Amino acid sequence: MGRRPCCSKEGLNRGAWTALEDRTLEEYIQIHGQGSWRNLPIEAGLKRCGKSCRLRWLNYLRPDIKRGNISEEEDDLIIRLHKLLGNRWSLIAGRLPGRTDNEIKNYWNTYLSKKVQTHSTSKRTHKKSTLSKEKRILINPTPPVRLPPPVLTTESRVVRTKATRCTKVFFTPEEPAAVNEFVKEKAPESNGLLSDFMADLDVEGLCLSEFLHLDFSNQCRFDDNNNDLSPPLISSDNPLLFHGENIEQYWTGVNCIQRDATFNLQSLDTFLNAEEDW
DNA sequence: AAGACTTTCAACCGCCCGCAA
DNA sequence: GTTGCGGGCGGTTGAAAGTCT
Repeated sequence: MGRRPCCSKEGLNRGAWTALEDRTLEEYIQIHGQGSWRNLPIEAGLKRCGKSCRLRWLNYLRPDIKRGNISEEEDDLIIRLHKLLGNRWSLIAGRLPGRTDNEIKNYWNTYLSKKVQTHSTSKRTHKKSTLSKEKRILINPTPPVRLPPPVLTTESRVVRTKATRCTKVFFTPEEPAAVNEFVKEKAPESNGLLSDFMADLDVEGLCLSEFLHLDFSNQCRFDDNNNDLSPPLISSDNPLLFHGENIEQYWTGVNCIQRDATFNLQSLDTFLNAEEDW
C-alpha cells in the first residue's frame, strides 16, 4: 500500500518562489496562523505543495529569522553542538535563536565541516583556522541584518534569496553589554566574551536532555515583564543570553530539577569537551 | 573576455514519528 | 493493535553566482 503523496504535484509551481507567492503566503499566515500545511496552499490560493509552503515560511519568511552574519560565537556553538548531537540540525538550530536547521546544515556542509577537518589535522588554536575565511559569505560578528523584504516591483518576478558573496570579512569586536554583565557576574574569571560564557555554562545537576530540548527560539520573544512560567531564558535583544535565575525558575517550575537543588552555572564547555573522553 | 570550474544555498524528496480514529 | 495522516527532519539536488585560468 503506497503512501499518499503530500500533494498531487500536478499543476503546482516548483522551484524558486516569486515575490507574489511570498506575499500571499505571508499574508495568509499573518491572518490565519501557521499549521494545516496541506490545506494552506488551497485556502491561500497558492499553487504550491503544502510542504513547500512550510519550508518557505520556516526557512525564509518567518519574521524572527536571522540570515547570514553567523558570528564566531555561533560558529563555536555549532561546532560544539554538532560534536555532541551529530547531524541533528533541528536540535542544533533550536539552540541558535533565529537560525534555521537548513541554514545551519548548509553552513556546516560548506564551511564548518572543512574548518573542523582542518582543525583536527592541525591542532586547534584560539584563532580561526587557516581555511580561507575570506571566502565565507556574509559572516561577521556584527549584529545580524535582516535582508530587506523582496522588492515587489514585478509581481511575478522570482525572488533570488541567495546571498551575494563578499570577499572581505569585517570583524567588529563588539558584544551586547547585557551579555557581558551577566557573564561577568556568573563567570568573573572570564573576560566577558560570549564564547567564554558558553565555556562557563554548566548543566551539572540539571537535566541535559531538558536543556537540549528547550525551544530557545520561542524564548526570544520573552517579555521580561511577564512573570509566568514560560521559560524566560533568552531576551530578544540578546538571543544567546541565558538568565540564570530564570532558568532556575523554569526548570524548577517544570520539575526538571528539585526546587532546592543547588543551581550552578559553571561550564557546558567542560561537558562538551568531556564528550571526547566518553 | 570568456569558458570552465567551484561554491553556495534554496528547494525538493522521501523517510520517520506522533497522534487520532 | 492497526492504519492513515500531518508535520518534521536530514540528505540531496541543481541553478545561480563567484572564481580561476
